[in-house]
Amino acid sequence: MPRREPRYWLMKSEPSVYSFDDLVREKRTFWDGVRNYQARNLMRDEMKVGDRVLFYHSNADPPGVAGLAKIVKEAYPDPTQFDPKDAHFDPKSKPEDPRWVVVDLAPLKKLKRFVSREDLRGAPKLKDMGVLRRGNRLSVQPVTPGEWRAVLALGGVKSG
DNA sequence: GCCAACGTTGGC
DNA sequence: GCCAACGTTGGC
Repeated sequence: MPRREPRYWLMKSEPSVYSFDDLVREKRTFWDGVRNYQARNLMRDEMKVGDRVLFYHSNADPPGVAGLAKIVKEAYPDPTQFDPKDAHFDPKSKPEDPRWVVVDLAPLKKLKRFVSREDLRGAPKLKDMGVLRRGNRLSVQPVTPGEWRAVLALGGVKSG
């Protein structure tokens, strides 16, 4: 059965919490802690194995795209929602009807150069990119193929 | 540290 | 169902 074409995403992480280098070191992680319905719906309904991800460092100095990742497992329940000791515990979520999901992520490729937010802003092809919009707090966002290619070019890699 | 933007909560 | 209050995100 033919897979659909890979889609492209941007996912935000605070590097002080979990950085792209952490992902490279661990080789794989589950993307926990998403507690926004719009982001949850994208992960649950739209993300498929093989999709590509811009790993974006938010609340960083400087903020920007630190690397490329890929989806290696589709959505399943976020275990942290059931753990009272976890910062992302959700007392309203029941195991028989989980509210939040994770996907698994693995590194795809390192960029030759970190692509800062300022770099993104300077690229005409990226003028409509979601992450650059003022006030945008969505931690999981779709990226167009053109945007993906433009970011890779800024990062000094030919394909990914 | 500031604060704009936005999502969520809860009183009514 | 409205909307004010509140909490969070995240750039600067």
